[in-house]
Amino acid sequence: MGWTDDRVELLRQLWSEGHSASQIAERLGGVSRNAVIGKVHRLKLESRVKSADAAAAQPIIVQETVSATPVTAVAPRVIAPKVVAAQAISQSRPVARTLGATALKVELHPDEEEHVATATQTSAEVVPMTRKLSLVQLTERTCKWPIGDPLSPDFHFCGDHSGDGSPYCSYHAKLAFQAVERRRR
DNA sequence: CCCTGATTCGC
DNA sequence: GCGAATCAGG
Repeated sequence: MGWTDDRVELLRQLWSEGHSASQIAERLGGVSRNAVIGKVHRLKLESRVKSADAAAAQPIIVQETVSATPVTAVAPRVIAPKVVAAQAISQSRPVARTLGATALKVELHPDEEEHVATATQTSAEVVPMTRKLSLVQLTERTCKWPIGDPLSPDFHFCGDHSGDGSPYCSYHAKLAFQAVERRRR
């Protein structure tokens, strides 16, 4: 596919709207993100890097997340609240990892699973971390488990890594599976 | 690792 | 002009 006038126009629009090169490439079809970037340069469109990265970066809603999360109340011994807050504010990834160390146990080694499961079940609804991704940010390998009321402003998706193939992360894949099983009976 | 844009350079 | 490969960064 070549760069017809209308395709170029669409490119201009999407780029100015802050879409990433890969997103635009998908939208247009028949071109790679490199092609898009290359074209953008040839067209001398603005290096909208600032806003792009800013958009790519997770909005800092962390406060709400931390305070609202039952982690502190449910498992006080695991992580000191202050530590959690500090890390949460600094970066999003590390937080996931840190909390993940706790949350991931739910889906870890089969032999330990039972052991952990007991403790987890007792402490109710401590779900793995989510990356709070918006619809636009989902990819082939992000968990698409919806969280919250779709009509609510804070609605988002899990966004955790989904094992190659399934649309959900291992944790939510289990939930989905259970749900289906339950419904069948 | 996955993703982002930036650059280079053969076609 | 085009875009894959590669680079640099988060």
